[in-house]
Amino acid sequence: MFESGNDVAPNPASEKPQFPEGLRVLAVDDNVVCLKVIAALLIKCRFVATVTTKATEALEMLRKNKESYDIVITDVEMPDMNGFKLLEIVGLEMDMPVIMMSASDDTKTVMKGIKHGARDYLTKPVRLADVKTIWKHVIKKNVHDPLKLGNIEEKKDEHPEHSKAKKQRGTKGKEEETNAQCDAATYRNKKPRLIWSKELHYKFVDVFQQIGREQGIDKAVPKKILERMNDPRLTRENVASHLQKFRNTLKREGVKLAKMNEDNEKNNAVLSKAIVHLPNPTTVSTGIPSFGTQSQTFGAFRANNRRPLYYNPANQHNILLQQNVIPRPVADQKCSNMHIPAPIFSQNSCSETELDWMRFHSNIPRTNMVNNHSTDSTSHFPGFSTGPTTMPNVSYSCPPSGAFNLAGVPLHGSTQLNHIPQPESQVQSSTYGQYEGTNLVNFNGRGETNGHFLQHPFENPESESSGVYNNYNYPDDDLSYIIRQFSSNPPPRL
DNA sequence: CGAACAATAT
DNA sequence: TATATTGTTC
Repeated sequence: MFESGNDVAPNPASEKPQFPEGLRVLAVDDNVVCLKVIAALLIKCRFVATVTTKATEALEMLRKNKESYDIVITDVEMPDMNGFKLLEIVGLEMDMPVIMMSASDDTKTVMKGIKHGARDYLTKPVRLADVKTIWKHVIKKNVHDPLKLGNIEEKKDEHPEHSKAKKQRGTKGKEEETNAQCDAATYRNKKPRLIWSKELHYKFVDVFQQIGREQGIDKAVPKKILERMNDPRLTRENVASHLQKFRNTLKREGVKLAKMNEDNEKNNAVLSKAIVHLPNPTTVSTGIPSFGTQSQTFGAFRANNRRPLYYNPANQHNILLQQNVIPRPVADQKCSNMHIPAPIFSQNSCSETELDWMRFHSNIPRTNMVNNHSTDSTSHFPGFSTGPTTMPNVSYSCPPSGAFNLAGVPLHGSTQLNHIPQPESQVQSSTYGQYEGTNLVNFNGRGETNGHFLQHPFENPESESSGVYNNYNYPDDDLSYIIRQFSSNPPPRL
């Protein structure tokens, strides 16, 4: 019948339901389908259902003639009014049994509802079994008032329309039941909401980048992505929704990247001034560039053996700790944040400068990295010493003209980043690539351009190293004043 | 019309 | 918040 199993199963021996009839219920929900189902369920219980889709209207009705209702069931997420406010007014101010309805039944929400005067809660979709129990709240309320208790049974006759509905059981009533049953069934059989596991997200990112490379970033649209992902779990809507969020994330990160690099310029300027006073030969530590605490975010890069090495002026300690761990896609692990992809670059449009920049982004095939670094702490990786955690990080990583941002879109206009020419006197090509005319750093300090690069120690997932590669050679204190500059410049957060 | 996209709902 | 749904535009 209405519900499967013991939900309905009316006792054939007794015509009467096992609860009082004629309970006058005001049901409030802006979702008409939901409301329809609820109304049908209420009628099924031989209650008198009054429904409205507006919380304000419900309140008006209650204020006008509160005595017309025994109980109120209301959604707590009504658009025209704070649902909890309605609970409060009805449950606390009016001292009326009010039951909250919500799609979520987490303890926090329920407790909030109870605090706001709810006697009980119904989780959507509401089922007959749930509705059958609501009369108890009226009994509880009137437990010291037997007169009112007795009234419940009588009330049904005061509502001829209800009796009418009852009489039509065989015809229209049946129809309504069927519809309601149908709706309820649809509601319950709804596909469970998709969770974008890491595995799924990586797949998405791969396809996104693939299409981006082949056809351009704006050709990566839901339908194409869906087709290429070829995953039965997904619908176009799923992909569209995820893509929307993904693009937003890229956009946000893009802005941050630009802002961050602006900061870098300032920092570089500060440092280049400061360095004038430092003794020679001096090697200045640069940090491992990253987006602050978001380095986890770059898991997707690893899949491509490309790792962005953006400069991060602070939080180096955290970054280093995290970068020792190469995140890998884990099957069906929930994807808690929006991982962003490696820069997308076309094969044929990369200028030398772009390539330089990308090199800086450690665009190194993993196969080239293995055994490519020494565990000897004297082995320098210019520009990538970890240094002590309090060391200032000096960036040379401002992308040159024509650089791409994270979405593979060239950096233009206000996001365009310029080289910061270093003072001539600071150019020391014999020292591991610090001032080689530009603010770009070569991995091997020899102006490497042939495509083979040294590996950053942390780049190697197999590395056993705890990763203290300290190539600065003067005490922290010497730069403490610079540190202060950087500490007022926290890394961007998502 | 269907798809993409943005906005909004849950 | 993450995902779903809706509304508008293309």
